Amino acid sequence: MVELDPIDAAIVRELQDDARLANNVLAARVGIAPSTCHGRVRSLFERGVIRGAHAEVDQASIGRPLQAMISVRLRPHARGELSAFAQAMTTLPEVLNVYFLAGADDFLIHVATAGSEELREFVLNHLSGTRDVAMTETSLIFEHLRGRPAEQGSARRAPQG
Amino acid sequence: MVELDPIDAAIVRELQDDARLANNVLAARVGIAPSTCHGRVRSLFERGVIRGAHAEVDQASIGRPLQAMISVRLRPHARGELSAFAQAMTTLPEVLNVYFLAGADDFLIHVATAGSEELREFVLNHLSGTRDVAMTETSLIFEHLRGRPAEQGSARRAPQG
DNA sequence: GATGAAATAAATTTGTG
DNA sequence: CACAAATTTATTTCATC
Repeated sequence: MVELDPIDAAIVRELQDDARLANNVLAARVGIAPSTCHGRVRSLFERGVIRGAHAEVDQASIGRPLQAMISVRLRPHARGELSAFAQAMTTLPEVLNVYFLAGADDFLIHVATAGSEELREFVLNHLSGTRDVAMTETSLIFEHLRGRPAEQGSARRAPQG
Repeated sequence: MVELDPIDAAIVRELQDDARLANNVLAARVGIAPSTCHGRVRSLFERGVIRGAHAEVDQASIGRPLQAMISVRLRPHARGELSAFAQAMTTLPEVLNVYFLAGADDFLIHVATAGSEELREFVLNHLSGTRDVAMTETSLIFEHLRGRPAEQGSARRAPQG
């Protein structure tokens, strides 16, 4: 755990919103010099506060309009390989997120597929049809909203060039 | 839906992995000139294929080590406001993701909190304790893995400066 | 569309308070 | 730590293929 001063917090918030924000614009927005800002951003990455930056892709526009959340429970014998199983899941192109759970189900798999047939095949080929999986439950996702980083009173948006 | 040629697909894949990749490095990685690459990236944003870029923040390091997934079902009278309800959720600082579901539950809320007491308070104050919510079910998250964009045979990594 | 070269702009390093 | 100035590097435009 790291102590973040208000400026670091503001930087994190801005980069959560737009990871491609130019350093000089970011600096102006949080009220420090570009060189100072650059050092702080680097430090945030080095300290592991910011783990990476990822483009948010519209899945429908790349041919995967159907999203689903699949609850998975493994058979008792496979519990030891739970981590390896989930890791393998992340390499499948349909998989967007894997959440390891405490509780009745072992994990949730968030997927995007081309259609219902492809979803069915995904579940069958990688989950319910395999010997490690005891049970699955699939829920279609209508919409996915990101939590927006909390607005703080001070910082104000600059118009985009 | 948009047709992506293999180069666009490679660009999307690279930016999904690292949205802050410099344009000249990205260009080299996908095998085209920087000026061409720049135009393609802009086009991907303009066509809505890439919706944005977001820093991935280590929640534990900013004081929220406990993550949970909360299933929520609204009371029948509140179903009409489902969208507004979920939208309001996204503005709470604990909320990372909201998934609208088809099925028994109305949505899943992915949250990060400072501890179990704060999680309990979140559920009570914003969900189970409000008149719109019929039922909640909270599962702790042990770990969250991102799906990695599929490796394609062709493109090869350049070493980082 | 894709490109290389030129012009512009930004990132990054360095030295100083 | 923060900064401004200097340097290196990248972005962006544009004429050409």
